[in-house]
Amino acid sequence: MKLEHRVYEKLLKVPKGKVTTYSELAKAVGIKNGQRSIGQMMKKNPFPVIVPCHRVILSTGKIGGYAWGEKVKTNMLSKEGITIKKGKILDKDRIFRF
DNA sequence: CCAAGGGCCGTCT
DNA sequence: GAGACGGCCCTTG
Repeated sequence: MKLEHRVYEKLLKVPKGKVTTYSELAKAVGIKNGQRSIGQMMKKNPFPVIVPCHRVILSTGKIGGYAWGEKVKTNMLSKEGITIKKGKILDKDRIFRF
């Protein structure tokens, strides 16, 4: 319970127009290889609206999955100024680090 | 308490 | 650059 809340908080600190990776997020909350856990939390997250889950991408630069559909995620991101091509983000500098 | 899943990652062919 | 494996951590049933 604590962890997941921590994750959401971190996520909320990600500014619009930027994204973060599951790995970085995991590290930020203290778990080194808990990327999968993050995904699981996001999917089951109780606050899908107030939490910008769509700003989380794979460390490889791919968009990754999304509970409501990956296209929706992609759409939102591009709307926030992120350039996406073939399901991948082009500017990795847009990745926000804690 | 045990078992299984998941929006993943790094490494090797 | 693309596909295949194995592994790690949390949450939920």
